[in-house]
Amino acid sequence: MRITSWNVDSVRARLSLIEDWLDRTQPDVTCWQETKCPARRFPRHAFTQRGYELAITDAGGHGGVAIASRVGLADVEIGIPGSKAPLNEQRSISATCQDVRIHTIYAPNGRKVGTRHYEIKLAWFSLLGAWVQMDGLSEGQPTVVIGDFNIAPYDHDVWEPHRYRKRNLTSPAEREAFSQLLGHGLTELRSNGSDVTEPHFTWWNRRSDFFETDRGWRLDHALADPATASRLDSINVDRDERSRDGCSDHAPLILDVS
DNA sequence: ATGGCTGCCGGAGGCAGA
Repeated sequence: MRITSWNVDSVRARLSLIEDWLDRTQPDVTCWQETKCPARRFPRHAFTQRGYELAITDAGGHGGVAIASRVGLADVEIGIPGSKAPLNEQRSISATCQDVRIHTIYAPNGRKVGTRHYEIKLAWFSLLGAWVQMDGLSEGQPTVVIGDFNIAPYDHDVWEPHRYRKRNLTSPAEREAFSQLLGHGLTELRSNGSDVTEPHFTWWNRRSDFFETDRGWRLDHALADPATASRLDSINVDRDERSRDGCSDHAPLILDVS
């Protein structure tokens, strides 16, 4: 089963790129972040005509996530059930595709350490961990958590770590939130044989020549329970897609599990 | 030290992203 995740920075602005990419990449389950699209304007046909079932959020012009699957899309949950403001934004979709419970997320950005937005981000991660655990993980349900985490978990996930130490996206509390998520029984999906020292940037600032000079960040991640992680054949960042004219500032993640 | 970008909404320019 091929599972992908891509922060597209507007599903409408990127639609023709997305359609080309879908036809070339042929994901079975594909997760989207920053769709930036109210439900009534979502280009559903691009997915349904290719045989995908679709679940989307209705988040107005900002944020937004979606899942499209051609291997089943059951028990869909939008956002974190039972959450209350300000943690009830539609930042996640959970769905069962084939035998895997897939949670796709678009984490709050946090903006700046110490702000209300930053505190909400930390609280949101805490709630997400509890939800994922309750939603089958603790009972051995095959589980994947994938998307834009807006956290660079390790120093090597930033192109020049010393410049950004203890800032938003790299702060100790955010890294602890990521670590606590793993503590619920999840492991990071990585290429065969690679360890955490291998950089896999997934985001490059649009300004200037940051992509061309590979001044990027690793903010998009895929986690799974150990049994599902052992089914991983490959995981890659599709950097070619980040090099196209009119592309998103994030590259897609592509992973294959047997 | 993200600044030099981009999209959204709405119909200009402020907000947001990471």
